[in-house]
Amino acid sequence: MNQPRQIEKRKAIINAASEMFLEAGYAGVSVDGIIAQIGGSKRTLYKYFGDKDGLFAAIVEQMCSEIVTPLTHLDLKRLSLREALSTIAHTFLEVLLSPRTIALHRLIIAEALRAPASARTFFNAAPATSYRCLTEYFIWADGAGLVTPGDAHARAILFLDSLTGQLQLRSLLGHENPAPVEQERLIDEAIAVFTKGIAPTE
Amino acid sequence: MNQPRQIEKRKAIINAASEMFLEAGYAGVSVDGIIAQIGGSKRTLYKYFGDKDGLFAAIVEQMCSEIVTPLTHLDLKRLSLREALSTIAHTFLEVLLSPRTIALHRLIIAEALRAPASARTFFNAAPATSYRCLTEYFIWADGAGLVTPGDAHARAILFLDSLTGQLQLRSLLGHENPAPVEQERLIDEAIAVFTKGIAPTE
DNA sequence: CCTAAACTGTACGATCTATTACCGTACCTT
DNA sequence: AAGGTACGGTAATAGATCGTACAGTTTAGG
Repeated sequence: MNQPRQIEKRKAIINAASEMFLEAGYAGVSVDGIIAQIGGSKRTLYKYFGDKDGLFAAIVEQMCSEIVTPLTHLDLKRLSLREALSTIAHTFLEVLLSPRTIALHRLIIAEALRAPASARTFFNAAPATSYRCLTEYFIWADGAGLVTPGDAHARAILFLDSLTGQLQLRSLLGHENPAPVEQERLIDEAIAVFTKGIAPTE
Repeated sequence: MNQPRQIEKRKAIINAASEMFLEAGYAGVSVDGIIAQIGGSKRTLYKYFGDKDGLFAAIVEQMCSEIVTPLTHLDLKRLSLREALSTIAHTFLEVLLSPRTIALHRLIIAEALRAPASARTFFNAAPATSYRCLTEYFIWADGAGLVTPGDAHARAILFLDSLTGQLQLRSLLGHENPAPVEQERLIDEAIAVFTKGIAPTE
């Protein structure tokens, strides 16, 4: 078998098509356009992916598998609660507001009704993993006595969403990102409210 | 002039097209389809709206002007902080998770890059108004000594987003809404964290 | 009742799209 | 080196879409 050749071609198609879909949306990209970009024949594209929807699904799966990794390698247990929340806030905001993540987000939302399987893949890969990661930290912090007992999962959702909600929406709508100083003010206020709000009762 | 006739027709087009766009997205609706739905001639549609993009812009403007009203009629100043936050939480969640709002949200996000003017209209009408409304309350609560001084606007963003973020995303992705009891748990935890987090220092 | 404007219905042209077909060429295995 | 397989390039099929044109009909007002 000549797998390497096939794999290379497959990757080339996925890479090029990913960028195009992220930029122009599902309906804004034509199969002819993809082929014009990377050369080759439409026949092989259809051989690998069946049809345009199959290509879309493959691309979503590929991008979702790439997006998770940087979030699971945080070493938070040596930090104070304040420092840990600050680290989490900065790390997540950087990933979630990156142009690529925003574009993927927008693409998935746009096609959610037409491609529900991809929407589910995305949700399980990206936000659910983030919540889980932070939930684990809150559970640990609870055990370590850093916070007052409470619903760790709910707290993870609240903290993450409070930071990302508005900034993410603005990016999804194509607005300019706000000045970093404004982001910092939001992060500071969030950490202030949360550290006080879940502080252990003495 | 026979304005009533023109106005009626215009409204009929906007109403029918709104539903169709919300359901199927911009690319999923054809002008022929709209006309097939309501009868009449494409000619008049093009006379009123210029082209498909013009129709889209008119629809967004119309829906945005409708969506704001229910949020500005809350009388919060007689309530305790906890009760006020609970009222806000329930009111906003109901509006923001309604199928119509979600569909509009999804539509705007999907077309944000192609129709930035509509995206801006939407942002100013819906989320910005919500934030402003809640910001005013926090400013008042600060003046009334119910909370410790702080950035009212940031707090408004944090509180609202912490509640809506995950639930809204799940709806945008077409998932079933979670059980009401789960929503309540999230609201309860949010109110617990916030009331404690912004309580006045004694 | 009559005129002028607005509306309807259908048909049309041009363009774009997904998908399949054909055939010659490059490549890998044996 | 031979033969089968995957690839490239072009073209054809079939259908949908936007926007316009034209001829007939309804409506509003004097």
